Amino acid sequence: MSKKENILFTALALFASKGYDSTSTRQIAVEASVSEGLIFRHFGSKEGLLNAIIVHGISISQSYIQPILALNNPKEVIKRSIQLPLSVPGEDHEFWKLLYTLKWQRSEYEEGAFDSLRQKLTHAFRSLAYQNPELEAQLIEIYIDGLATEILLRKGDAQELTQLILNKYEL
Amino acid sequence: MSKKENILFTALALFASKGYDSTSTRQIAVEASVSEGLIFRHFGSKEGLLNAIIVHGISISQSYIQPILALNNPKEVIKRSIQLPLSVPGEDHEFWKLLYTLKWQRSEYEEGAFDSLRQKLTHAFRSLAYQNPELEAQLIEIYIDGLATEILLRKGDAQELTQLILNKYEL
DNA sequence: ACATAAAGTGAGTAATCACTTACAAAACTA
DNA sequence: TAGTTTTGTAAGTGATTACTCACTTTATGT
Repeated sequence: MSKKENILFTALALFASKGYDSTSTRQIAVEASVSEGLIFRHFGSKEGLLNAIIVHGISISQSYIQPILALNNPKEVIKRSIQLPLSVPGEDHEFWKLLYTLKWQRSEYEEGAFDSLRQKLTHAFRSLAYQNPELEAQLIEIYIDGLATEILLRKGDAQELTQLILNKYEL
Repeated sequence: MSKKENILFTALALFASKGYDSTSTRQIAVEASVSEGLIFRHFGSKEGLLNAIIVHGISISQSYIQPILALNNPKEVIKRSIQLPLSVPGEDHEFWKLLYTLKWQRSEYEEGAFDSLRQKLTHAFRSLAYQNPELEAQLIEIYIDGLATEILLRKGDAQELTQLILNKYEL
């Protein structure tokens, strides 16, 4: 792992656990065993470092959103969407915790990561003749956020909860 | 309004909009038109100020949770719980935004405000002979969080969404 | 009226903040 | 191998941070 990557992952871990604002560039440098100056050489600013983390994380996320977009069976789309939080690998949890944190304090990071998925879900519900496909898709997003919260924050077992939701859609 | 209250509400507004960490005690003092020292006279520390805000907010929250706890009809309990986010007055929105933000970056503030409501909901679902009352109650909490997010963050119209959820329970 | 306490101020404090700069080592290119 | 770019560091910078302290003003109780 290059020093640049090292900075990126150390910063991600710190931002996710203590928050962006209360993590100092000094601390990142110490923890990553690099000089503080190197952070600014590679990323320009603390904000630039955050951006790099987001960009990297979003691109990783596409790897488990893309397969759902490729599905044809609408019921399968809904099922896989609800199962999404459970299917996110543990190594990506830090990133998602950071993203959910930022969502509440930085409007600019209001996740557009799910935009395409919502459209796909709307289509799925429409083809299943649901009365209000847009709202139904929005509801699935609420399930995803709720399950993600359960997993990332309360570290609970979201398996039963996922199953309960799937049952409501007879999936 | 006393200067003490003035500090409390200005701090709430700033914490909610910019976040706790990136709001300085200096800024609070200026905005509230008091000396910075007064903040520490009254609240001891910045953290103490945050605690005072939380305590005050939680006590206000009881005013709209308590009526639900007093209900007898289980269906009514569920209905009113789902309608909870819509029924929170606009003046309390700042506090709830702050609380949701803290939830993601300060584990100590993992809201116990809803503990009694969850118990009540579990009872309600049990008396309605649902197979898994605990999980069903947890799901209602997810709806509440989702609707609150819609209202507090996206400032969307949660009315339709609330109705959709109510329909799912035939309420 | 007078003593005690509570409320309030303004100018400090050391520490920490994000960031810069001058310079050296390493890597790459010819 | 010589020249250039990239990667890296150590020691700073001024600004800002939460918090303190010596002091004055206002309120309160008898």
